Order: sequence, then C-alpha cells, then structure tokens
Amino acid sequence: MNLQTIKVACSNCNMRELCMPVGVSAEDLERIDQLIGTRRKVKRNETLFRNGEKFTALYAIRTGFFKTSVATEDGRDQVTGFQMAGEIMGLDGIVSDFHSCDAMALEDAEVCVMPFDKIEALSREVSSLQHHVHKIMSREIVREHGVMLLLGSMRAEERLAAFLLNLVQRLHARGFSQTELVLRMTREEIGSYLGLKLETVSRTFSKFVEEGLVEVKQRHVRILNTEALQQLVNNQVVCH
Amino acid sequence: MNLQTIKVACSNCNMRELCMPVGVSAEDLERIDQLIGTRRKVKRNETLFRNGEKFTALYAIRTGFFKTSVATEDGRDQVTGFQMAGEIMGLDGIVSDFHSCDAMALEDAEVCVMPFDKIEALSREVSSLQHHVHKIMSREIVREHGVMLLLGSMRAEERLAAFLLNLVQRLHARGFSQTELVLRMTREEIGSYLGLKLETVSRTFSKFVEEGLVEVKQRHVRILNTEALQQLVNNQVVCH
DNA sequence: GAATCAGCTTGATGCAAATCAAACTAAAGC
DNA sequence: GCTTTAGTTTGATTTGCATCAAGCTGATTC
Repeated sequence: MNLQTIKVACSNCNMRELCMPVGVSAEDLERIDQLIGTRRKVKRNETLFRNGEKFTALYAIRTGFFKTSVATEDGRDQVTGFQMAGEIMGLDGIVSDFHSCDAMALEDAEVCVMPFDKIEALSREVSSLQHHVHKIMSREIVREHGVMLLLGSMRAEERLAAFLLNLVQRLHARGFSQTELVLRMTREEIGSYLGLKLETVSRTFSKFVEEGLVEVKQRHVRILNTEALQQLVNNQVVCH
Repeated sequence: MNLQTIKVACSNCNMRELCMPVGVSAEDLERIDQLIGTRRKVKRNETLFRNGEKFTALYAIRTGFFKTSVATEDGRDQVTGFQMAGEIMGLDGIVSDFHSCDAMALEDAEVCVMPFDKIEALSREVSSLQHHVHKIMSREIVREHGVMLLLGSMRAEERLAAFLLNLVQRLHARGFSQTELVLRMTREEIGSYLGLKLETVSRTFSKFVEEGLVEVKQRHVRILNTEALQQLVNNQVVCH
C-alpha cells in the first residue's frame, strides 16, 4: 500500500517555493496545506499513473525523478518530459478526465497528491493560488514549445547540448552543482525524448568527450565547457 | 485601428460551443458575455501578438486562420500550431506576463479579446468557466504531446498524413467537408510545423497523389482514401 | 499582354542519423 | 565467484531527408 495518511504541510516543505505561490498570507498558506490529502511513494520503474486511468489529482514531486511518455497504438512511444522535485504532473488529465500519458518513476520517489476538485475549489477563494495554477499550466505549454523547436529544427549535437544544459540548470535551481549531474534515465530514454536513437545519443556523448566539452562516466556527467555547449545550441561557430 | 467597441455577445455567437463551457445557466452566460471587451480584426500576414509583447488577454478566434511560431536567437523558427475558428490563443503569455511566441493571421481574421484578469475574476465565481479554462489549457498540453510524438518518431509520410487528417477533422467539427480542404499555409509553413523542408512536403504530397490517396491542386486538397492515410499514421502495412 | 514574383515541383547529389552488428561494462542473481 | 542481463559503446553500412539547382505555375502589376 502506497498511501500514507500522516498529515503533511506545504508550509514547512522545503520544495514550497517551487510548488506553491510566493507571498501568500499565513492564513492562505494554511488553507493551501489542506490541499494535500496524502503522499504517495512510487518505487523505481513503477507508474504514478497511466494512459487511460481516471484523472483525479495533480501530483507535486517531493523527492525522486520521473519520466512521462505517450504511445501510439502501434507501440512506438515518445518521452514527453523528465520531472524532478518541485514539479507538477498530471495536467494532461484535466481535459478529458482521463490521463493521456504514463508517468513512471526513474528512481524511488514520493509525491504529494492534490485532488483536483479541491484545487479548483480553493482556487476560487485564493486568487494567488488560482493564478499559480494558471502559470504552471502555461509554463508547461511554453516548455513544450521549446521541445517542439528542438525536435523540429535542431541537429543531434544541438539537441543533446540543450538537454544537458536544461537538466543542469534545473538541478542547480534545486541546490545541486551547475556542472555535475547524474542521469537518471537510459540512453534510450534520452533518445526517445530527443527524437534520436540510443546509438546516436551515445556517439554524441563520445563526441562531446573528445572535444573536451564534458566528462562522461556511465551516467555521471561533468560539464567542462558550459559556454561551448550553449553556443552549440545557438548554432554559433565555436572558436577553438 | 483594429479595435471595435461595439458590444458583442458570446450568447448568440455561433462559435460558442467551441469557446465556451456547455450547460451554463442563462445568468452565468450573461456574465461570461462581459468577458469580451472588444473584438479585433487582424489582416492576413499581420500579427495578433509577438514574442516579447506584454500579455494581457486571451484571444478566441471568430473567423480566420492563424499560425503560432517560436524562434531561436539565431533565426530558426518553428511553427507550433495552426489555429482556426473557436480556438483560443495566448496561453503562452500567462507564465511570465509576456508572450513567448508569435501569432500571425494566415487569412483575414477576427478575434474576441478576453482580458485575462477578467477571466480570472469571473472564474472565481463561475466554476464551470473555471473548469473550462483549465480544460482549454490541458487540451493544449495534450495536443503538444501529440506533436512531440509526431516530430520525435514519425517519418515524413506519416507526419503529413497525420497533419492532413487532423486538419480535416477539425474543419469537419466546424461544419466543413470531411474530405476537402483548402490549405491556408505554404508548403514551407507546413514543413516548419512538421519538422520537414518544403521540398520534402511537396514530394510527399506528390507521392500521395501517385498512390491515389489525395488529389492536390495548389492549396486545394481532396482526400480520396482517409483509411489509407490513417493506416499510414498508425504505421500499418496498407494492402494494395 | 508582358514582366515580375512568390510559391511550388522535380531532379541530382550529399550527408546526418538510422540500422545492423558485435563487443564491452557494470550491476544483479544464483 | 561465476553467470546472466541490461545498458552502453563503437564500427560498418544503409537510407531518408536535406541541400542545391533549375524550371514551372498562377497571381499581381504595370
């Protein structure tokens, strides 16, 4: 059983500034605390929700790392994103009341379950929460625009560089290193996200290593030249 | 000057069932009418909003056809969608208060301007409107998942087939033919959306014509074999 | 009605990434 | 410890789409 009934509070959660609106009165914050009915633990390789399941809640990641993916009838699938602590999952389910993608934990994880009817009810009373929910959804739309740009118009090197910089930037915002990271996903999952085959991902990593842009040891990556990666993404000629 | 101050009402707009929540009381519908301050006409090749402009409102298309696109610093751009009557634009601006994409009319158009602060205020009072707004944003997220799948894992033929079927399906929902359509965009714009070059789009159209799947005369397209196109998208072998 | 132009088609060629294949590595299971 | 397995790297080859190039079509302008 994955459900815990111990009461938890956003007000003393260290992810608060990522999940929750800022500048909320103590009174409103207490009400926002009520949103979270339960927490749920999800083990590595288990799904938080699956395509076709009834939508009931949004999920805020407390710890762990997820991937979301969509699939076609003929079995191809596409990773649509990687999510880490403080990020919200489940927005895909609102439109039809059923989830339209899978969310799988890539490492043991814990999420806060926020029943969506409660979110809507409280949003009607706390306008900062209302606006926050709108921003979260808008942010996801804008993020996906960026992925479309990547998939539609970038070459393999540019895609991988953009991917690494994005990951490390988000990790940095969570207090981790700006230059070192541990990949929680396989080369195949990276490839699926970037519209490449795993061999191409591997070769591109090797190329970056040869060029001295990164060090790679299995899933441990150290970025040696952030600027050069950034220039790659911007399609600028890198002067050696 | 593109602003009109004549009062317009959602309650007697024939796009209502596309823009607005269904099953709303007469009273609430009257309040929803108040959302639309003005209409705005946008001529072909003019922009409704641009990347970097202040976000103030969402726009519901009354007539006409738009494309939205994002650009990188180095000049590449990516069409992120084509929008038609009844669809909502501007969601990208909520997160940062500034638009992050361009919206350009591909034919003379008219939109309803819905100031976002008014939407939020009324959403707090009319829960059906609130849920409707959430659904519109969720629908956009799910749509973009589909585009990611297309860009990340489909071949040129599959992409174009999916594109045509999607367009014709949306047009059909608006009372147009299930088999005939007029493309409002160039081959280059289709290519940008599908992650292909215009030559590839053209060649793929020609291939479809050779195979008897469609008739193409300039921008007029008649679909002759919907099922075969659908099988192409699903990557199934088509038996001849 | 000739000239211009944007958009489209088609052909020839090149190349980036996919595919096929094999070997390597590290972790997990017995 | 040895075996198995999932994941990764690297090489050889193929291929689908991009690129380059030229000509075509229909609309617009003078």
